[in-house]
Amino acid sequence: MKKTIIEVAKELNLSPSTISKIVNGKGRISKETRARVLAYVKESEYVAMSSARILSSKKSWTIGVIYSDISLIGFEHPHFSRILQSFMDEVEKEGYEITMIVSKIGDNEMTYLDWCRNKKVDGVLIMMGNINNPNIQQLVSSSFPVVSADIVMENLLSVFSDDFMGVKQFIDFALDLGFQHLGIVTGPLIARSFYNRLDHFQTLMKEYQLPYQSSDIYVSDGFGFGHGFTIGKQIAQNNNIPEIFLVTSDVIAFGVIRGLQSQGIRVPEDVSVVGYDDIDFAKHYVPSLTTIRQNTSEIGKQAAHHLMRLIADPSQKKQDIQLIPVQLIERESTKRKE
Amino acid sequence: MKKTIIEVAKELNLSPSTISKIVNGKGRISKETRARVLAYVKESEYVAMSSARILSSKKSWTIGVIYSDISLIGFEHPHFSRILQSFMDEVEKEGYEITMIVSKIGDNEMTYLDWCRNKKVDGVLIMMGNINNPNIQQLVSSSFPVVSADIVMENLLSVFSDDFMGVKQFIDFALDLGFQHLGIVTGPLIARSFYNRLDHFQTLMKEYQLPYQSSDIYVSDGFGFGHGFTIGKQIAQNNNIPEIFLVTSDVIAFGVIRGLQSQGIRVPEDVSVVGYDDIDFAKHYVPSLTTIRQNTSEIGKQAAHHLMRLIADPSQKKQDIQLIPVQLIERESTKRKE
DNA sequence: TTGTACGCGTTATCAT
DNA sequence: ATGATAACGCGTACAA
Repeated sequence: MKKTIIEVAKELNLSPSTISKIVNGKGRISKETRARVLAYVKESEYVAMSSARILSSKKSWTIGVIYSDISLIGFEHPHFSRILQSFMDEVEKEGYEITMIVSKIGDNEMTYLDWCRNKKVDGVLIMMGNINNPNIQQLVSSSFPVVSADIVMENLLSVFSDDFMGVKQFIDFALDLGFQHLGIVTGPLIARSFYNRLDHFQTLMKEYQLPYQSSDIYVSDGFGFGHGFTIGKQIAQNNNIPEIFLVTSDVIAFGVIRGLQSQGIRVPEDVSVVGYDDIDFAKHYVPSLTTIRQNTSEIGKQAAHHLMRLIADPSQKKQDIQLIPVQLIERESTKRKE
Repeated sequence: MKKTIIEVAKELNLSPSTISKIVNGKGRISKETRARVLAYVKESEYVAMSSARILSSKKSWTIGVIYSDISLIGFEHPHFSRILQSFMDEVEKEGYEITMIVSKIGDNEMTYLDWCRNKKVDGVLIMMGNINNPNIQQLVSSSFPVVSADIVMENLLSVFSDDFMGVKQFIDFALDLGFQHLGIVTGPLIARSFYNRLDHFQTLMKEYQLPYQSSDIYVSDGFGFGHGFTIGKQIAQNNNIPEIFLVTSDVIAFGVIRGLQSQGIRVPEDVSVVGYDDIDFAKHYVPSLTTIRQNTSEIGKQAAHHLMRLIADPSQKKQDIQLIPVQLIERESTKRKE
């Protein structure tokens, strides 16, 4: 059955500590014994039992992931699930595993920080987080290694798309198509990405000296297709509709398009629409969606490397933002002004 | 900082074992001490450290999930990610957490079974699995509690959609629309669901005494839109195209539709198409997709309950298949024969 | 270079 | 009803 380090030691006529040192690459051991032990370990497939290892050492080789702090969509959100996949692939290469952080163990509600201590995880990835959640604040301001693929906070290392670049690409693209009247639809502002993109839009519009008014800006109160649909219908009531919209999420954009169409407004003939994300369906939609592509796999990869670096040296913990370039993909939902 | 059970005991003038018993609800303890301890534990937020607990006891309150044994799509597949979400919600209620099973720890490749022993997980959910993988076989034939939301094997408890019912609903629906010439497009047969649906199709067609030929059956060699697209173009070359198709996955169905359209074949005017899954986009596609809806949340929930039952009494382990009803949702991709 | 002995925090067994 | 003590399996000073 499963061997313990003691049995392995016995069979090799060595002491457990020698085995331990060799397996973990510590201490000074003679070339021969090292080779002998390594060979035996390999063929007998010995692996130290996880809980015992964690209990007696500092490292757990486990990374906690906070996934549903802000919304309940969980694994079903394509943007985040892709980041997670890439993050996982990357940390696995170094021997880490991931566990989903929950806020209760059995009947005991506990804070994220307590959970981390309890599990002795080596670090945490905040996939989505509510910056107003005290549990998040407590975790981030602790000395625990944490990176985020979403939120920005003091003392937190964040990796996400260069949204300023994205919005700028949108504006340049719109101008290039010959439009002057630009609008934006964004999601719930509690999400950093939505808030930021709107913010950058306003900043850049001023910078470009392009006039815009409050009726060019829409904020949906949800992440889904249906919320976009509602906004689409709402836009149709406007008697001075922008010529082109940036919708800061593909899924919402799909809804907006259908909402507009339901009121007899054609896309792209009457209004052009640019999405954000480039999820799989963007290119299969009708009309296919011009969109700002996020490099999700790069985000996951960078987050992984930053976190592992932080785990190696937690004293490096400080606020930092790593921006990943985005790219505008032109498709059918936008059309040159005639 | 974080308290140990010894400190808690000291502060209450009790012994660690007494605290342990109370926290875990075992042994005979007087009403008063129990209440006193419980109160203290609550306010001091004491929670037993995970690794120590696992080391010294049998249970780990952890469930392992095998997610990417068969394909690399991982979290990005909507069908499975929704099952996982519902599974997770359900086991969490009972105090379990989930971890993703990987096949290596550090540099050591290990079998699923070894991993489970190493982590002492209480049970395993096989989300997708290759029945020909020796590692899967080893795990399933062990005495370990395992359930699957996908594959069927000897000695394994499986929970998934009633595909026979689904295919039958398709055929009845097709006949009801006035069609006689039915076809099917399925995915890689290595996946149980695709294999089964094709199998049921053939069985039922014979039972209904409906003629069909090999050119009415298509097998794509991938799970994606692109693979469906290829099949769609291929179908168009056929000089005796079925009037209606069952495509055993929505994503592939989307591709098939576009593939057909690319060759000038209209859906549903020339050919009707029925999908399988009812993923979010089915209703937003153009044309919106008639499809067999799978009850993913019920699958996850049932799998969770079965697994927890098995964990409570592993001797119950034996082959069993729990089928979850499906439902045909009619939309625009199908049309009555004129 | 290798081995001894102890500690990690908890649960379980057996006394009391 | 409660407590003392021995595992659980491993890592690590420290001794040899």
